[in-house]
Amino acid sequence: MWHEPDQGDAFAPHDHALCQSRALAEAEERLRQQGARLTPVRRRTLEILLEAHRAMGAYEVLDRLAEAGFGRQPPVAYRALEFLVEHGLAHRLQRLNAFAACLHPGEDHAPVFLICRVCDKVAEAHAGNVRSELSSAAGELGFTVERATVEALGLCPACAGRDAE
Amino acid sequence: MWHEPDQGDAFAPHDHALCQSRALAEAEERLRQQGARLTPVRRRTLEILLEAHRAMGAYEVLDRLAEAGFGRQPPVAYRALEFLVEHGLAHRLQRLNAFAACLHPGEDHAPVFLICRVCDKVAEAHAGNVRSELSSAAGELGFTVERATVEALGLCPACAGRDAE
DNA sequence: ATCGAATTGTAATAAGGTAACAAATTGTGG
DNA sequence: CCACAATTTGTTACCTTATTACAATTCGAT
Ligand SMILES: [Zn+2]
Ligand SMILES: [Zn+2]
Ligand SMILES: [Zn+2]
Ligand SMILES: [Zn+2]
Repeated sequence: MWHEPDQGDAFAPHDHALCQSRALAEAEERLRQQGARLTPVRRRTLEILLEAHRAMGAYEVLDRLAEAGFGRQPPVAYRALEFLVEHGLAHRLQRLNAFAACLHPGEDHAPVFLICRVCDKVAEAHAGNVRSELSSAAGELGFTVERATVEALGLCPACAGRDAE
Repeated sequence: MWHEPDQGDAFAPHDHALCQSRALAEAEERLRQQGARLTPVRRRTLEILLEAHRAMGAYEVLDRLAEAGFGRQPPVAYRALEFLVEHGLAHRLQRLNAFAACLHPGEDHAPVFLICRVCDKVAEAHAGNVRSELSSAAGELGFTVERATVEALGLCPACAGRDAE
């Protein structure tokens, strides 16, 4: 029982070079439509997140940006990351105080994150049913959900396999 | 269409003095069974969370502990809060870097939190269906969920009513 | 009373995040 | 091209959140 590796699935073996360049191209296209600029820092920041294919702390990103010749002060990283998040190109993971590139930008989304506790990779799962159950549970208390954070910690298939051996 | 106010529902009008004392009594009982000690700092920490009936940052708790004569250093609060979380008497809210007293200790639970963005109150909703949808969405990627954070930001019924006026 | 374990106090520091302002860059109308 | 406004980037300074390490105390059981 194997599945077609989809674009949100960081765990499935895949051509990661292609995965990165596609995400970058999608980002460019998306920003062009919105009239926003993918400046050098922002571009490099997105590349850093995409290369890692996992969640990274702002200071870790900052170190990499500094290596690439950009400023070494926190706002440099936070601003670029905030820009990416606002434009749907990255997500913030509350549980880790960290950021990860969005794996399927463009789609309207409020994703559910799956974080492997062994390899730190992050995937985005289909959220529709989870969200609707959440709204309905909230509705029973008269609560209106505006935004929700859904983050699961666990084992990805690769690391689960390694464990079992 | 009104509902029976249940124990996890911080939004429903209720006798809060009773709500607190019941939670405290349940906490004592629970810890006695586990052979853990509800020492003065720990007890006061739980009381502080229960009084507020909302999420509080560790440093806010620390200030209150200091007022009550306990140490003014971060570990004092973090240790007490960690103890309460470990024993199922409080929860950590990732989204806010904050803590809240558990509203129904004893029940085996992995709650879903509803956080009102206006009044900051926190309720716990029934999570069963949300969790199972989450596990099933994760399962499609071969991912095993061990622990999950589900936190919704939005409007509680009282604040929604005030808004509409 | 005495010993070991658990708990609390304290100092020092790491990690995460933001406000404020200056310098540089970019795009636009004249 | 030039002036000029808007945006973006750099830097300083500071704030909040969290942990490590170790000393002092308290608790429970011999
Ligand atoms: Zn990839
Ligand atoms: Zn893994
Ligand atoms: Zn609870
Ligand atoms: Zn409210």
